[in-house]
Amino acid sequence: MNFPIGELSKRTGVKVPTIRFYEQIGLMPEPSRTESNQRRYGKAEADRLNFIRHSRELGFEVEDIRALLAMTAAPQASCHQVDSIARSHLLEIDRRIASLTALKGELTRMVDECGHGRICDCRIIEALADHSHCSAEH
Amino acid sequence: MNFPIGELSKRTGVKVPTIRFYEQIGLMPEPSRTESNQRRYGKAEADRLNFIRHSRELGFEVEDIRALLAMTAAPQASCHQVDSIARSHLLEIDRRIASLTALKGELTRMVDECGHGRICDCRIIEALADHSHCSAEH
DNA sequence: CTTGATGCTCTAGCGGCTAGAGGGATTAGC
DNA sequence: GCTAATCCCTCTAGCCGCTAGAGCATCAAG
Repeated sequence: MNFPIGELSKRTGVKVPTIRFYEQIGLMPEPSRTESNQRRYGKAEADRLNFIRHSRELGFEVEDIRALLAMTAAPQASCHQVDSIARSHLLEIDRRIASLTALKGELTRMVDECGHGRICDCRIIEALADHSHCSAEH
Repeated sequence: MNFPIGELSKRTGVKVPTIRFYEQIGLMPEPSRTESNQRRYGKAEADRLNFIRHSRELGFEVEDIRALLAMTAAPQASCHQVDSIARSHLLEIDRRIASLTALKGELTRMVDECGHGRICDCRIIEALADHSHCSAEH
């Protein structure tokens, strides 16, 4: 219940330098220190760091996480804003999927048309050189 | 046929500072200069820059583009390597789409379960705090 | 001849870490 | 009690692919 940073790292799967980085940017609070200046953590910090890690894994940006953490500090407030952050993140993910899917279409077409001959005849190179060959916008 | 950097920017849709950046990292060659030290470009440079822009739009990394450009300089060589770069990029895109789709599933589930009440009851916050609620790995 | 757009170089910043230098502290085994 | 391995500390710099800004020179149009 009063462990060093390496132990916090093991419990959460977040690397030690990353924990210090989170402290630096204010995502994690400054912990208490031993007499010899080493950081000591408890369960609260492990919970908070797990929350951060999980949010990052789900693709939330640090600023979103900062906002989400601030909201957990006001548990009686409405979760409307939480919902709004999550929904806009979901929209962003949809956009990214759509964009990547379009790219995948173009690339697949390019690779399929490659005759595996000489570079001067290569359809991939040709397609890269000329956007007007593309079927969709990007 | 001998135009300044702003004109090259307009023709290709690549911003002026980005063109200079590409020159700095060696993607674009050092162009000729006027007596007053201004860059002058021709059609060859515009073609090359279009190739770069289009490749970037399709998500190729700078190092990939460097390799692709080197290959176009040897037009008699086999396009095997071109194909290989494009295919591995395609695999990378597949991986990203799969990962984003998994995230989307988690997030959708979280948002759907949110009762729009108080933060202390919010399923989104709860789900972010505890990875074990997740249905899939990420 | 002036004005405003464009050009130049150089440096620093973004996000989200990661790596390394150069130390001090702790711990396990003998 | 000593030694060696492993931790911990701070600080700085680097990654990618740009983007922004300072502070100045040059150019084209009216």
